[in-house]
Amino acid sequence: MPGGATKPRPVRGRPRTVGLDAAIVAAAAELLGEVGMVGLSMDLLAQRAGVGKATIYRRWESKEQLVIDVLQAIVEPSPTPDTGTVVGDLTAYTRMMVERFGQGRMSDVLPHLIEASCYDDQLRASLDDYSRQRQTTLRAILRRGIERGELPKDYDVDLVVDTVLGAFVYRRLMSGAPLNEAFSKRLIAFVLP
Amino acid sequence: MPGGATKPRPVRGRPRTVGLDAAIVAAAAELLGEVGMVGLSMDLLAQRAGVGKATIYRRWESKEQLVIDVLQAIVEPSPTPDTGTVVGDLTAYTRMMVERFGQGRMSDVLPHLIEASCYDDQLRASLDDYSRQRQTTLRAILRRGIERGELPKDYDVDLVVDTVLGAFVYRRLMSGAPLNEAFSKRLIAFVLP
Amino acid sequence: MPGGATKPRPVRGRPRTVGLDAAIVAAAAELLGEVGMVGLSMDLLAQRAGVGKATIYRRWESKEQLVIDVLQAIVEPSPTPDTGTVVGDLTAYTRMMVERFGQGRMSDVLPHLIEASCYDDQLRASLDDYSRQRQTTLRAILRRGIERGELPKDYDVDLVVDTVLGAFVYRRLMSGAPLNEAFSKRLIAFVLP
Amino acid sequence: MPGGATKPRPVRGRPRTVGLDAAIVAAAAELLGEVGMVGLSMDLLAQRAGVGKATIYRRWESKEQLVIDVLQAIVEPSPTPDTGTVVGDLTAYTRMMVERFGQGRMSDVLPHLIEASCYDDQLRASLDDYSRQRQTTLRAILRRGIERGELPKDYDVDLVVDTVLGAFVYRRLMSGAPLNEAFSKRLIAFVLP
DNA sequence: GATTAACCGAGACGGTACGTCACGTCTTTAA
DNA sequence: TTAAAGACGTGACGTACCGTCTCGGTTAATC
Repeated sequence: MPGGATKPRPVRGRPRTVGLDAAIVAAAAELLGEVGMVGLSMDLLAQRAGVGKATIYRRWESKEQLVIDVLQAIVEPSPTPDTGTVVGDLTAYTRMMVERFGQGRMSDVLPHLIEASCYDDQLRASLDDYSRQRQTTLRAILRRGIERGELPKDYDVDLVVDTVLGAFVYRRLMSGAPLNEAFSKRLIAFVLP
Repeated sequence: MPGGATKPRPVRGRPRTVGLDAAIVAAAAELLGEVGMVGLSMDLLAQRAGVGKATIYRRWESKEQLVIDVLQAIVEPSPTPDTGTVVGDLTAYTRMMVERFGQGRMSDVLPHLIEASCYDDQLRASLDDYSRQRQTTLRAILRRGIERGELPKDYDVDLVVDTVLGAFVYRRLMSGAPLNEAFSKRLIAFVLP
Repeated sequence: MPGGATKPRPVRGRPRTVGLDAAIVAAAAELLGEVGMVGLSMDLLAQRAGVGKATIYRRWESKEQLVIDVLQAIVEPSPTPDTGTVVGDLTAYTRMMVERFGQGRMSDVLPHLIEASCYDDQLRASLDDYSRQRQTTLRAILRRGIERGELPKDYDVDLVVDTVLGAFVYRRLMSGAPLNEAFSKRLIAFVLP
Repeated sequence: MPGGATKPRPVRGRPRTVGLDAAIVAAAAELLGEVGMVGLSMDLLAQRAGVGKATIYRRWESKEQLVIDVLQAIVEPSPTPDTGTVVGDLTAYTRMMVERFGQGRMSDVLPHLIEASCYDDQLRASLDDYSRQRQTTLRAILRRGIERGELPKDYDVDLVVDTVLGAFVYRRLMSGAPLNEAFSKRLIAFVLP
């Protein structure tokens, strides 16, 4: 299933080969795992996908738009933890975040997209979209806490999402401070009333 | 005044022309304002500074290291606000942050450094340094609050710094959510006990 | 009227639209005048002729085969001059050659066909055909001279054709020497006994 | 020794590596022999010569200018035959021409240059130069004939050069007529008084 | 009248080559 | 040894054509 960034196709002429989007995205995902965002050149990608470069440029505005689709395709929808309490859920959630976000092959993807989105308004929008999508799990946990009465009715979910994810991002990308369980614990204690 | 990233110089032979570091940094600052981080190529910079490329590489490991020095040189040390209360100080501080960070010419510099620091350990360290330096104002405000008794003695300054700056960074770089006074107000209310 | 290069068509199914050959050749002629042999891409030609690319390839082996048909269609059969003497006829003939061959829009067509015919045997044959066709006027002049007794019975018409046309071609394509009336006069004097 | 097409170099900065022109030309000659003018891509040439593409573009305006230098470098100055008589010399000369020009690896080079020179004035001039250089042997034979008294003092050397070489070129490139000893014999007989 | 097969415009497709640009290093002359 | 200048190898970029293919739809001759 092609991402939202794919351009609309005209009605006339040969239709775009179905599944090619997916094949290209898959090849890109493979390469991202092997060589990272650096090293993911359009030539290499085209070759790996068994596709002409023009075919890629026909479907995506830029490499970055494509990579956003890769992210969408790759990230299995992390299951919302359900431990019965907000604290438990947040603990499980942050543990997962630390694992995923802390290191790994693709850790250079997001930084690259952030930088690229400075020069590309469409990409900016796509990245915003993606970011908001990735908030859903955390939002769900907090909203359930409100429903259960663990959190006050006027609990500022938006703000907590910004601060929790923000703290992670800030430490990971800027201050270089470690992301670990101890930090998560302090953070959880801090944002809960 | 050249930054700390400048390599040590040997003792023998012709001494390095004094002030060349500064001239190069100045030219880089100029170009950053004109063409942004994209468009700041080493060839262009060398030409603008009236300098050979080798001269730049002799003094900095990379373009990014140099740009960090540019940041150091450019950012006048924001004066710590002193309104008498933590709330007042934080309000003044966030207002300044919104102004500076929200938009502007150089808003693509930090994203670029973040991305580049994925592939360059030295740069990673430099950027961490820079980030921590930029925390000092906020830290001072909070510490003074503790001294004045406005904040509890065990107030987790580190964590608040991470969450406040993190929330700003996250909205600016990822979710694209607006940075404005309303948000600042909610954020301040949230992090104060 | 479509040239001899058009492929044979099968009997069954929808017959080829009559006049499409001519329309394509006309569009090609137009484009040759506007953008020359460079710039005459198949995509552009198809678009201009309001035709699918496949339709062109169905009728001609290559762009060059098509262009030969264009030449056939364009070049009105130069009337054989008849001044009463061989010298007069040759003078008229060479004057016409200088005008046509010397410069003009389409002066890049022949060189292109020559080069292309190095890699395409069919085109080679077509070009040979075309070249021999274009010899007829000169041959007629010389043969008439023999009939009238102005030229000896064993006059080597073939050779004179080769040398006269060869000299023109050589100067035009290789040495870059000028083609003018003075040269023609010397040439005529030289080849007549 | 680099060809006449090489651009002048500035005095300052690193001088161009000596012998690199020659190395590139040699690689090009090699490739021309292996893959012909088609197949001689700039990427391939750069790779074979162990050189960056930019280095080639720095020294030659186009692939064709370079190839002219290749021709200059390759064609060993054919020794002017000296049999004692003009007929003998011309016979030897035409035999050599038939051998060289008739077929062979590089037979697509000249046609390509001819076509390319339609769109490139500088190349046009270079090709003219080259063509005139290649006339010297034939001119020498004829001039010696005049000195020896075999040919009249007012013998039109220029014109004979044009017709002889022209006839060869015309048959080879346009009419496709065969180049052989019989034709040479007729041609020689024709141009001698 | 239904079927069939080639035609048609449009444009996607896998390739290949192009010429440019930036990188970081090297090599000259001069100070 | 530093400096300005600029050549060097490398490798990615995005574009342009090529000749083929695949759609939906059309048009005649055949069944």
